[in-house]
Amino acid sequence: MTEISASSEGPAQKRPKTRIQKENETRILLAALEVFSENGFRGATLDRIAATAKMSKPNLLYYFKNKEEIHTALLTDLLDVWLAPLREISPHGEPADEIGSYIRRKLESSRQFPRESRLFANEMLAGAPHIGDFLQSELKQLVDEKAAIFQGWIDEGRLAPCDPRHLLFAIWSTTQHYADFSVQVRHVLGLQAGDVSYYEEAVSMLETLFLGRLVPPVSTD
Amino acid sequence: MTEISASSEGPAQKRPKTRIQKENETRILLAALEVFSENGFRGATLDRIAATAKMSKPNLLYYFKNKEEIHTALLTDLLDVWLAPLREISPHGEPADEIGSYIRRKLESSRQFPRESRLFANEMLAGAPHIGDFLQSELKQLVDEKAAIFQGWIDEGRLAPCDPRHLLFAIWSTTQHYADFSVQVRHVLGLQAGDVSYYEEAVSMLETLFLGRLVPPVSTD
DNA sequence: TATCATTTTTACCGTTTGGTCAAATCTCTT
DNA sequence: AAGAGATTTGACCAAACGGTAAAAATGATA
Repeated sequence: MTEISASSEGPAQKRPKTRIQKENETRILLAALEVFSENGFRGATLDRIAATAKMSKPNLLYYFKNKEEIHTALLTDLLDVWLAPLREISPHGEPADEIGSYIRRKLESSRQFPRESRLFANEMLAGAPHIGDFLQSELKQLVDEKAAIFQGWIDEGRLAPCDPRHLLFAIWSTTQHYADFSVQVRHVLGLQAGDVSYYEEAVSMLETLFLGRLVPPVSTD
Repeated sequence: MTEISASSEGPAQKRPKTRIQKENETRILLAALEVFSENGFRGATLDRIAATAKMSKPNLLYYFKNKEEIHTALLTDLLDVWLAPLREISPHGEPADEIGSYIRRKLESSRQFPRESRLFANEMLAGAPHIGDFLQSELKQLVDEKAAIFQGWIDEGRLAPCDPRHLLFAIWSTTQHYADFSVQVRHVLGLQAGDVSYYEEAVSMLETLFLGRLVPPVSTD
């Protein structure tokens, strides 16, 4: 429980961060993101993170006291990124506009932060051992709040009757899929490794799906 | 390369399987599915698999020669399960019927085989190191085939213009989400650990989404 | 440039991991 | 009941793992 000012071991103090400190911490977090997002917490090793960061393992452990602390740092940053697009949903706009731009924000987030998305996915697959509390408290609360907005629209007849929370699940899954399953997407589309050109098609598809109508009414000739 | 009849080490022969052999192999695969699906290939350990199977590690390795072989066995079984619902899509039905029952089949698959789904998801997140070939060949081919069916419907005006392969992505992601992210789903919905009652709501949501219309045309009063 | 704090490295430790081996036990058939 | 084959176990191994200690090197500053 002693987390207070130890005065000569590691940069865990309250003193302002050195240039080197800032540089190295970012390098480590970047490398750790790479490794954790591919292999999950258990599958990642400090050796691989250190190697990716081009740094010796003890040097890495000079900046973060253990594996868990690096992971926690990443998850903390992640959760803000993850929630940001959701927070922006406003009760005052048109349902189509709000849902449409939420989808675009989430897709953009997938394109810009695919590794963060996979980090999150890995945590889910493992049963959310580190962020279970967050899911039950913060996330649930925000979802309830936004679901109420959707419900309002439904009551006003501006949105089809449906469970708002499941609507959110559908948006999350379809958008995050492009980050989490990007290998599959690329292989099925026959694209090269780095190619993310499919995001334009994705926007188009998801707008049709969520804002348009996929299956036209059956013609009864 | 010698994979042929070694005569006194392990059950790798062509001889018919013993009762004990069959029993233990299933026990191992079941345990391995549990462990691999939670932690991925790298995150899983033989010790944990053995413990879960209530078996000593050397005994486990008597049935499977190494970690990879267990994983491969699981993936091979998995791919059939994964493809089955897709194969059933027929060009002769109504788009709404075909898509609707595909969604229900995939949801049912998620409910019945959540661990298999997570095993698959883990493999994707890791970059599909073991089934990359399958994705590029078998899956791509089947997707192209089914996408052609969708395209036919689009050309006939029986389906909204969209990229058929991205439509498949949307179905995959929304349905698999309930298996892969079940922790999140349960936490957000405030359900207990084993509770999968949300599947009924899921069917309803996804039918509205894919077969109905989510956002009604704007009233221009 | 001398000093002190920061940073990095080298050498190491105990544990876990994937996997082997030979002996011991069990099971099935005759 | 005996023998042969199938199964299980315990003891072990080298490598990988998470992490530590202390010395060496570097950087900032006066």
